Amino acid sequence: MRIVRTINENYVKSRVPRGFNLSAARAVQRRLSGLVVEKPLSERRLVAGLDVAYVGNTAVAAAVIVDSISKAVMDSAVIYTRVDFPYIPTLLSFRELKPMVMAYKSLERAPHVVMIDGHGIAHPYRLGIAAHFGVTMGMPTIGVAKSLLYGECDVDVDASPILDPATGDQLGAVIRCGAGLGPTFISVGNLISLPDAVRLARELCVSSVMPLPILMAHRLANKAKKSIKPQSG
DNA sequence: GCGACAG
DNA sequence: ATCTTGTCGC
Repeated sequence: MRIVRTINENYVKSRVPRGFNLSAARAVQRRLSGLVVEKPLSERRLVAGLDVAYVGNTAVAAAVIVDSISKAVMDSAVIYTRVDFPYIPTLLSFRELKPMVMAYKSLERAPHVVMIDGHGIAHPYRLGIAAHFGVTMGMPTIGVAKSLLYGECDVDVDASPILDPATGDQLGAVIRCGAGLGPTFISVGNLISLPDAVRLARELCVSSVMPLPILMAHRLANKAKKSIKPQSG
């Protein structure tokens, strides 16, 4: 099935907190997206995955490093931090970037590339959270999402390109990791090429729509969440 | 005209 | 994302 998704800026405007300067935020997104670099990835052995879970206004961010060859977990970290900004489509970075950076910095080892739960440049301003993180940290990053925020593609077709409805530019690609599994949306975050991003994502999608590093970060964040929320376990 | 919208 | 029971399927 072909889907086309665009963003209603008025909806975004209606959800933004009072006092938040939306046009300034858009200007920042446009400026930082200009710093995204697409190039082949050289080192790719150690791959980190980042994900965030919530308990009320407390974010539980997890980072896990997986060896892409042996699939062994090499390092992991979890942090807790208060978040103030709400979830608003196209402004996810303003809510989750800091927690992700904190978890990433808590790692003892340095990965070669980072996979993030969210889009890279497949974003109306070409700065999804994976691209934002990549430019901010100067790291190669890949955006991996379970649903489409912005763009046009064929969700049933493996390798279907995600195109910008406005310009026709390719923003990413759909991959299908197995029968019975939904689509996974891949896009460049920073310092990687789309073919390299797609190749690495495919290699690490083991019986799940999410690649191993992100899947493990997701599980770690939810496990850690239980330790501060004992009433539901 | 109203509504949809990464996590 | 999170709120939530039992239930169908591999």
